[in-house]
Amino acid sequence: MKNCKSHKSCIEEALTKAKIICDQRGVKLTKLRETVLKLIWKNHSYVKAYDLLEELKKIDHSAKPPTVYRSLDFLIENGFIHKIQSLNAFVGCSHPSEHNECYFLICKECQNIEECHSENINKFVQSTSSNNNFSANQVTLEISGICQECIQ
Amino acid sequence: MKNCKSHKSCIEEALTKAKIICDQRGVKLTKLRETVLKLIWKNHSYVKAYDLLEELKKIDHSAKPPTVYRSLDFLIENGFIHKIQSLNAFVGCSHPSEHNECYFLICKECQNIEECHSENINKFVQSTSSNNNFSANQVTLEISGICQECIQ
DNA sequence: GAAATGAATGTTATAATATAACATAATTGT
DNA sequence: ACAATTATGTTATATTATAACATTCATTTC
Repeated sequence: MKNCKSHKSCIEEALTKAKIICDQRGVKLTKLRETVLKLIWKNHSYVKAYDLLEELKKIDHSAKPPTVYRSLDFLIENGFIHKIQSLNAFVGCSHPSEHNECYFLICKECQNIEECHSENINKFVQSTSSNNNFSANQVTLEISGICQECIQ
Repeated sequence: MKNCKSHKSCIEEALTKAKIICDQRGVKLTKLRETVLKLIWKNHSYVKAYDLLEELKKIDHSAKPPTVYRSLDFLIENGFIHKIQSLNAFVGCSHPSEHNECYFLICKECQNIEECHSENINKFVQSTSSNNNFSANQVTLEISGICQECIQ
């Protein structure tokens, strides 16, 4: 949770960015989708879909799996959240609208996830692709370990 | 499926290596585990656990989910297969006993998976780890796209 | 502003993936 | 042979995710 003294501003920033991007794209950040996005941004750790569902039920008693998964789909499609494949979990995206490849540092201790970017990884994918005559179009890079806070 | 004119030899090689490694480690490649490993090596594409279960049932009528998952666990622990996180699927490891990080080129068309190695990726993980004071211990890198065979 | 259209959500059911827990059998060490 | 350990059998259930159809809501068109 580097550079996050006031997490409230992380949430606000994420919501504001999402609204702007939705407007630009002519898609709708409905009340439900906004609520789900807020719940995911509750902190910097990842969230499991069914935990999210439990949270959502506290707000909207009628929430069911498709309620959550549809919102997750929308938020992923629009780049507001990411799915962490190695955990079947979800995390807020700290850079929506920038479409570079990103990768994740996942702390097994505190569950926090740091989203990272690097030209090197893009270059690496490009070079391995051309070496193998492979046409890449989706990269999953997840690094699991212990973060600086937890490493004491 | 680069460099695989006779896939039979891929299977034989995988089984031979697995046996040697098991002997060295004092663990057992039982009949069941060997069967599962063979089924996974049926080709170079990934296999889903329940598809594997169906195949296994043809041989051993009493096979059930734990039958498969236990064998998968053993084979993963010993590095004979890998789990592909972005697909919830499994694939034979073409280099057991060498414990370098590896990554995967996954063809969405033919489902074949090319297991790759590169010092660059290790270096990348090391440098991003030290930049972030992160202690990495597991890397998932899966690149999805279209392979040379399918790209026509 | 009523009707038509399409998008979003509600609802029920079920598919797909994975593990817990306990019983039995096989293997190994003493 | 006996005890201990490891592997497998078996039943049940947890977890993750989607299909299919009904209803509601928002937007456009007339």
